[in-house]
Amino acid sequence: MNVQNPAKRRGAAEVASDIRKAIEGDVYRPHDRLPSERILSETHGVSRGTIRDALMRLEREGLVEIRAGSGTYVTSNDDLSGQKIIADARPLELIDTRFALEPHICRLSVLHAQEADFERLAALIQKMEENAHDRRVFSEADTEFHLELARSTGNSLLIWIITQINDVRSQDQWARMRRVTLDEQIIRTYNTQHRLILDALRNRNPERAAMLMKDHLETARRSLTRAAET
Amino acid sequence: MNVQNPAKRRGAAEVASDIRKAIEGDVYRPHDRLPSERILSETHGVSRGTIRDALMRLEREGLVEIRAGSGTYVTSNDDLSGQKIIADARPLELIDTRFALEPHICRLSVLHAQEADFERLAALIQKMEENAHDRRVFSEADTEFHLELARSTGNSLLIWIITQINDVRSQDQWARMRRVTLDEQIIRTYNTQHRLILDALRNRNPERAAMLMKDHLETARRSLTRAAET
DNA sequence: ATTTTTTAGACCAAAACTAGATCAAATTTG
DNA sequence: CAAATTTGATCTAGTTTTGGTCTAAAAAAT
Repeated sequence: MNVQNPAKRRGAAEVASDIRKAIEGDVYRPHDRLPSERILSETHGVSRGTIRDALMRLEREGLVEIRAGSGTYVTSNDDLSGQKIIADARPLELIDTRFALEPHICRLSVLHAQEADFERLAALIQKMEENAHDRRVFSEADTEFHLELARSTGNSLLIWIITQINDVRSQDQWARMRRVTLDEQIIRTYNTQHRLILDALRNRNPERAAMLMKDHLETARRSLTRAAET
Repeated sequence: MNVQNPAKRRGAAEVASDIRKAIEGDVYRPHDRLPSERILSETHGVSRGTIRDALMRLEREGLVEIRAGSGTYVTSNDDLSGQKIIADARPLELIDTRFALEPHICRLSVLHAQEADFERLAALIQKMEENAHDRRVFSEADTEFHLELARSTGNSLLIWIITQINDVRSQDQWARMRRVTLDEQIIRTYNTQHRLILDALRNRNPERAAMLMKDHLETARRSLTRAAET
């Protein structure tokens, strides 16, 4: 497992990364004592100060506990970290929010996007068209498309918001909804709309792009409410 | 990873995209340190300036943290990084984002708000008018006004987003901004606009409310850019 | 034609790293 | 119990690495 790896890379961050992997890989288990700093500095080919730096990083992460005079111990992971649930929005709330954001994102994209951004968007559209039969792959690319669109504005706040929204989108309720609403007909419609939006962006026509995005979202809303009624 | 790619120009956006994929693909993991800028510029066949540009984009997205003299680290989201990501959004980015959200919030408010919501908004407007001379109190009430407006839509996702944005506005950097941009003249303008918006909402006129909100934000943007020039 | 982006350098200050020594706390040994 | 040993904690001084900044010219993009 632990082969010689001399002269590969050094530095506290790298050592910390190595030890972290060893802990995650059960080489060192909870309550175990790690080798002493002096030993570690030899095996990792790095000075003791660097080892101490690495261990202190791991301690700040809560992976390890350093006890003076005794040693460094792997923390018992009795406490599993609770993930933060930011928002459990209902599907229609999500659509309303996207109705606010995405048309305006189109306008900003026209102002800030560069050719490379358009190429990335075009590649994603192509992926969606080639996978019109595979709901999962299509949906993934669709999510990525809307995120990439946000990225093309260069506005980090908007990018962050869309990222958060995508987290909501990928939750259970949505997975179910996707199964109900997505058929090959709808996917073809979406593909056409995506392409029209990209064309409008490339032609630097902000209002047309925004309008097309509204159409796109309106389609999504309709297929959603229709599914909810059945 | 990627071999020589002659005759193909790469830009900062592409490099950022590559590194982003590497992070998402667990090539670089949370807490890891990326190779130094000088190394990255070699492996990506691109100058150091371009690498720096790419890394700064990723930092703005919150994927990465650059520490001078130390290195560039993949951010971990097991701590409270959600707050930190948007902590240093630039003023104009924030205005752009509000441009996307708030006019549409007005439309939704017309659909969902009830009389009690309007009364709360009216009370906040009155508070702002009575404190036109006190920037701090005015600003607090102003923030609360826009949040209450979001609340009146009943859309939990929108409320959450506006809450996050308000956290940004309460930071130090913004206190300075407020001092520069807010004079009693501007405050009076804001007050008039707030009242017009509320009137449009009460008359259930969504498009007029949205347009007035755009005017309001345009005023804010102008006073911001004007302050930046001086 | 003009603006923006990229390149290829050089230099700086801050941070990290090394290689040692000494101290203090915990553990083991006699 | 007391002494010896092991372990982490702290400090120092000198070297190397790293991001931050600046510039002028070349290349792309618009």
